[in-house]
Amino acid sequence: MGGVRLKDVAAVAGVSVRTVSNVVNRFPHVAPDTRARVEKALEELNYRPNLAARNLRRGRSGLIGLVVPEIDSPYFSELAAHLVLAAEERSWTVLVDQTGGEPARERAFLEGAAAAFVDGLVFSPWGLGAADLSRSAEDIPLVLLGERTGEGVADHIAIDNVAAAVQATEHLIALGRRRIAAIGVQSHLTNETARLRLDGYRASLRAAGHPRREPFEVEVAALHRGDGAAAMRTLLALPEPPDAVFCFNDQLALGAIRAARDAGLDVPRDLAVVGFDDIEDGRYSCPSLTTISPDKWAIAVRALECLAERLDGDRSNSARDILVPHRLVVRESSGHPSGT
Amino acid sequence: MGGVRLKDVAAVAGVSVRTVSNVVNRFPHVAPDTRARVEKALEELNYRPNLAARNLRRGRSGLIGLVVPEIDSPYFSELAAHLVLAAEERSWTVLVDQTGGEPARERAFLEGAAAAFVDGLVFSPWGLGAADLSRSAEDIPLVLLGERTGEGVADHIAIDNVAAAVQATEHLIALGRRRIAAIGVQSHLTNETARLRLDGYRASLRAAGHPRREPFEVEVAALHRGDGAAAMRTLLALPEPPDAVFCFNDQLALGAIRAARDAGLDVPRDLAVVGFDDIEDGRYSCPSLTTISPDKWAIAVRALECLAERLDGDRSNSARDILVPHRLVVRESSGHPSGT
DNA sequence: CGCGCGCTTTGCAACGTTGCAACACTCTGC
DNA sequence: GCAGAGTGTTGCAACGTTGCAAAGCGCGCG
Repeated sequence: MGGVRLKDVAAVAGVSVRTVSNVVNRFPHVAPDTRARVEKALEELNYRPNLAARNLRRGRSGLIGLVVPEIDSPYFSELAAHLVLAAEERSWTVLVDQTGGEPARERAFLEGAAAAFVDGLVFSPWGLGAADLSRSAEDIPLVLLGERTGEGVADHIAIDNVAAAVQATEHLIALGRRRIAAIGVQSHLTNETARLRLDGYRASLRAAGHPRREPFEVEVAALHRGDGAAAMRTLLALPEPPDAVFCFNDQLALGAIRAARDAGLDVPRDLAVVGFDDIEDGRYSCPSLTTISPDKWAIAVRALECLAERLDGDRSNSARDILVPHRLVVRESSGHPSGT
Repeated sequence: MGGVRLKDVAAVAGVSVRTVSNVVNRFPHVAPDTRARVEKALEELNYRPNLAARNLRRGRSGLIGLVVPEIDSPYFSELAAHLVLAAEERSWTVLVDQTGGEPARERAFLEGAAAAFVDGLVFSPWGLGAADLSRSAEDIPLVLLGERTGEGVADHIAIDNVAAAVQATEHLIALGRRRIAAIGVQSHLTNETARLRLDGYRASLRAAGHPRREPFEVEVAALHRGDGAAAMRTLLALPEPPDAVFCFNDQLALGAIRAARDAGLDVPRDLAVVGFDDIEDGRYSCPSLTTISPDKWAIAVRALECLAERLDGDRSNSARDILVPHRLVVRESSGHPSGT
């Protein structure tokens, strides 16, 4: 059934409802034989607590929300996997929603009914600005992921994007590449990820004395493989195409590599490629992908830590800004070509 | 806040609690000016219904659970994306759990607290057999995904795996390949996916008069790229290695391709590869991957249909067995090599 | 003019659980 | 033998919402 209530168990065990509740909740002061009798009845009737009632009473649901633009993007699905696992240790369950990065849907979720349901929210915004977020942050423990200058509206976890972009670009410079392009500019978004990575890219070129070439900074509509391929084709159509490209995520990079190879180029000989995110595909692609690897496990764990703190302690603490580590993972796409 | 109750809104609007509830629930018989006054108060106080209380009263949570072995496997994350989207149309929210395919954790979830929470469950079992499932199926609307001979314990959605495997193998045979291996056998699992695909593979070979070669049926521990690569290395170490391989999923295939190329082989010239699942990576990999493409959108939609029916109608209907379409998508990994 | 019908609003109770506080009982120490 | 501390168990109320049924109201029709 599923309609077994404490009352039913109590009747079978011959005790009060409250005692059954005590057993279920592991309240220490229960006589061993009473406990045994109740547990037998629980087992017999296959009792399961009604969480709606429990939540109503306790004011907690044990649910946390993960709100991401697209769950089928490898970066987000890997993050989700870590988060679900980490949540399990705190006996929390994860509820997933996708926004497609659309501000309207992001807002709908934050203010919507589902938000009232969860004890906390891990949110990776693309379209929403700090102003929108501040309203919701009052209602519910909120952790922001991704590269948004926090502004103190909520706890915020990210890697140092500028530093990572610098590392990626410097790696290409150190390899002797002179014409380094960037794929992944998204000037239309409020989302600052692309801007920060672009900043790092530009700073590195400037520091190395490379000229800045406008057409080398390629805008993309979205962050999928197809967009990376299209951007690459644009670059290859230039009179003087690049000999290296820094892509703002791995999917763009994989698409770019694909387009380069379709055009007859050898990666990395003719074109060195660096990505960002270290998704699993990049480890087995041909060539394997040099990339910036953010510590996703740390992101998940720290995010839950933040939520837990807000839930337990006072919420008035000023918002935290947490930086998690990242590292450059050098693989074939920027290394020495297998044939050279 | 978040602690705004109907009572508070009622006080501000100067009506009864029940009337506010009527407005919130779009009950038709509310006088226009009353409605306006209540709505103003709702807006002013930023009221949001307490879902725990609502669920307790209504007996529905609006939540459905998706239980998969690993959410970061592309196949499952793509499926999750579709499911979340499809669920939105029914104003359901999706709760995700990972089992790692371990029977204990699968059972824990089915019988655990979280299951009591959701209105229905979409479950992709690896380790659990029909016997285990039947107990839970009574409690809650349940849809099984994947290739399990249903046994009528619950609604079940899958593609015709044997037919698909036959199609994949016949494709390789038609290309003139003579030594066709299979990667992905998992004899230790209750899960029947691998067995069905193996059946199809064997049947095709037999029909074409090919001998069955034991060492060509390679067992894998898991279904990740690394396992595919390892399996491929085993095959390449044989005195007479295969000239084609049918992998039971795309990740295995991508790993296998990687290993083949590391060994100096050209795919598809020296080795034709067919995968299964049609994950996004395979469309942009080098070479792009020939694969069996199940209609994932149909799976998601039909799954929700089943749940909806069970929720509305009587649950005693005998379990349905739904077959969704699939098709063979031919790409480079089995086609004519770009250089040939 | 009065009756009845339909629209609008309301109070009460209940969903299943747990916090609180009180109770009954046993045991220890004087 | 009795106060006091501790152990084990209980009843009551409340969490915020909605179903039910009934009450209040105004209107049209006979």
